[in-house]
Amino acid sequence: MHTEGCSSTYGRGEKSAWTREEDILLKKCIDKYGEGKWQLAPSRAGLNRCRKSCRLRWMNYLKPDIKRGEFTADEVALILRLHKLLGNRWAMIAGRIPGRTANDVKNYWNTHLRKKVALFPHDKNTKNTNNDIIAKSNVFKPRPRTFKKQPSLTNKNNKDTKYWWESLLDDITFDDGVANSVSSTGLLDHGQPNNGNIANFLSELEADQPALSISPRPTDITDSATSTCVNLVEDDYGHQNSWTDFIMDVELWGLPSTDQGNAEMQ
DNA sequence: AAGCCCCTCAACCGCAAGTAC
DNA sequence: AGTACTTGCGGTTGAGGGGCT
Repeated sequence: MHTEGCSSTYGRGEKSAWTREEDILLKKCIDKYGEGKWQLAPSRAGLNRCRKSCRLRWMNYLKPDIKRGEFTADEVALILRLHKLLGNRWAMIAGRIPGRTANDVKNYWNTHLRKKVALFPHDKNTKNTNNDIIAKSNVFKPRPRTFKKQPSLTNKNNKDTKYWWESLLDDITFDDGVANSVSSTGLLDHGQPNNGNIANFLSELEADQPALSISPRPTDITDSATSTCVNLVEDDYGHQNSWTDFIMDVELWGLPSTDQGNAEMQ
């Protein structure tokens, strides 16, 4: 297997902090060419850094929407709950906390929350094994998978590949015949429900987890922008989410039709 | 003032998964 | 189908700063 560190391409042989000049060069490069194509970033920016270092610097520090400063109480509460659900899936956790990076969340967990949780070993939701805090609850771990969109007939270069994490947030309309299943944990396993089977899927989910009662059904919601019935559901804040997001929220917060989620946030 | 320890967080490493050829 | 390469992630490291003795 090909492995790839980047120390050999650093040209310094050791960890070195980014300078202000390097930051400016990288930012100009991203502004001009956009994100992605990280293998070209060092040469484009004129930096003596490897592509991984460039990407990391951008993602964790230079990106404009990154939020700096102390984590708020709400963010901390969310991290705790998400970690209980997802385990050490920092990218997924950070993805649900606007402005925070996976590195930020990971560092915050390791420096603040891990010890905090360890102080309460009798918490029914955690246990201490080999000095590590392991999530006791079922962990939602969607695995990477891909499927092809309708290939473009006019643009040969259009790869048109869609990734599983993109679909997670889409207003999805699935083709009929896509296999559905609910894993033993009651969480998504292989495949996704298609439009006609969402009701069945949710019924299975509820049957598997008697505490759940999902209402409204995703297909009950009409997209205000297009006036079409799509697989969107509204959360407590009036935001429209994909049904997959909705399921995750149910797993996290309980039912939107109850006060459970809000009560626990306070 | 010097030395030590601890904490924080930016940066690096190694790997898994996806993609290109 | 196999291999090389790219991307992104989680784990780990280490520089730097602050507090304490």
